[in-house]
Amino acid sequence: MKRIPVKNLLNSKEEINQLRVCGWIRTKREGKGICFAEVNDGSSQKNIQLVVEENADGYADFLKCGTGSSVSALGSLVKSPAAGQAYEVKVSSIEILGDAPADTYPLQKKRHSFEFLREIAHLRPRTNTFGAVFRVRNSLAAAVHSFFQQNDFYWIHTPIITASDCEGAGEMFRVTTLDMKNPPFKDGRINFEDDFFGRESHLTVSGQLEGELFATALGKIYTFGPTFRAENSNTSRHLAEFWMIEPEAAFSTLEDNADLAEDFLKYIFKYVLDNNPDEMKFFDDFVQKGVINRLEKIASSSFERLSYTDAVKILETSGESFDYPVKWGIDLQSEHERYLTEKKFSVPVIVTDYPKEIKAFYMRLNDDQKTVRAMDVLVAGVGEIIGGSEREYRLDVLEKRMKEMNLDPADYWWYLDTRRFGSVPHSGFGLGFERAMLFITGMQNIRDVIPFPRTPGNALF
RNA sequence: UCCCCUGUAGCUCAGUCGGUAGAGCAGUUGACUGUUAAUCAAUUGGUCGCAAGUUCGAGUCUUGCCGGGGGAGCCA
Repeated sequence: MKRIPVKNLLNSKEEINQLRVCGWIRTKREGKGICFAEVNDGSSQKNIQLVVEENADGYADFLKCGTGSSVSALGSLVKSPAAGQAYEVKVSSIEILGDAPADTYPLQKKRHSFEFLREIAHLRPRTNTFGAVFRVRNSLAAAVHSFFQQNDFYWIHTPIITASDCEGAGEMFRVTTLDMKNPPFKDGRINFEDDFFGRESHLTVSGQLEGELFATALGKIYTFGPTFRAENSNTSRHLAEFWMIEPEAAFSTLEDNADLAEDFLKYIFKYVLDNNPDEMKFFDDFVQKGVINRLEKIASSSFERLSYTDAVKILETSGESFDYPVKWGIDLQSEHERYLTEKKFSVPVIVTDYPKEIKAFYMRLNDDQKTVRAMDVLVAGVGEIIGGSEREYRLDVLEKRMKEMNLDPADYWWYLDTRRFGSVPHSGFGLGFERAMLFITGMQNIRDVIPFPRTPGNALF
């Protein structure tokens, strides 16, 4: 008999005779001669209630099986006589596909701490919270592609392994096939000419430079893939392996870039609200009160935009006592960003035109010669969710900036070719996919919004 | 990497003044004809993270190591 997903059963507007339902038991309650079980098959946030009475085939085995066991049941969808659910499955026959012995199965029919669940990351998708997280993660990925495809951006698969050691966005993981116990030496140093790629190679820290190559040919592109940073960061907002979305558009100014970032964020927030109402309600009820309201409000209001210089003025005259005093030229600290987006404006804030000393070499220099066309999008709770800029497209200025920052333009010859041949103003940004997940779900730790978190000292699963 | 907190039953935690450990949940057994993280009764379960030290005596105090969490920096 055809299996009907739990989601379809819950959406049914009428009784269904003769069906099969399969899933994992989330919780079970026994009465005399009757047993109720909540079963989930992953298709939905909500469970379907199975009602198994003692005359059903397999009743005795069913009584003995534990939380987490997988079952296959035959029966009918009927109106429930009790409160709590409109319909339930009256079971005529039930088979235990795989028992989960109660004395050894780590998940119980109760709430566990996220810390504990992180230690059993291979089983945590079977919980309500992580089921919701990963269904939303899927939706969010679909939303990303949907937004860019609708806006005529091409998805470019930038490389995961890069042989250019000069991306400059952070510490890199080395990729090598050399024998680490006995590497080849030449002139007292390891000879990477003998390595797989004939030179030192690493995992990518950003697809931006490659993205610029394609944006200056295809016009509008985006990347969406894994990114790696070997930084020793131990925070609830950093991962060693994370997913990043990096749109890049030719003939685009910083203002266009900020518009794109704002439209993009609003679109993906709305997409998840529309497509995952049950999951969002779960987060609102059990993870962070008010997440739905916050997202709805942001999706329909304007982001605040101001320059770094104005932001510094606001912070200086705020009357707040910050641990790090504010003055023009410093990088904004978490406490400053939090004040701006949580206290002062209560909406996402786009800060632009930062001092050139605290930003990357490729950002376009303003006419004041002091600031660059950079932007950070700050949101409550997670802080910087997007970092981007208009790129420096004037070859001479770019080379001068690289030398100021002790970078050798010769190492970037292929990147600089975009400025040598048909250079155009262009801009783009990077969005941390997991940070968007944090903001949307209200989850507090970035390790809990990626299936298998990689952090310093942790890559078990 | 730095600062702070923390580690006690399968899970979540309590443990006062230093005197050899306790609750809820889960598990097990039993009761209950419709439960909603069911309820009621009984019951199993601990090398108190590891190592050393102080002490007649350490879950409790001290030191070191290891794990976890929060904050900071770096950033997305």
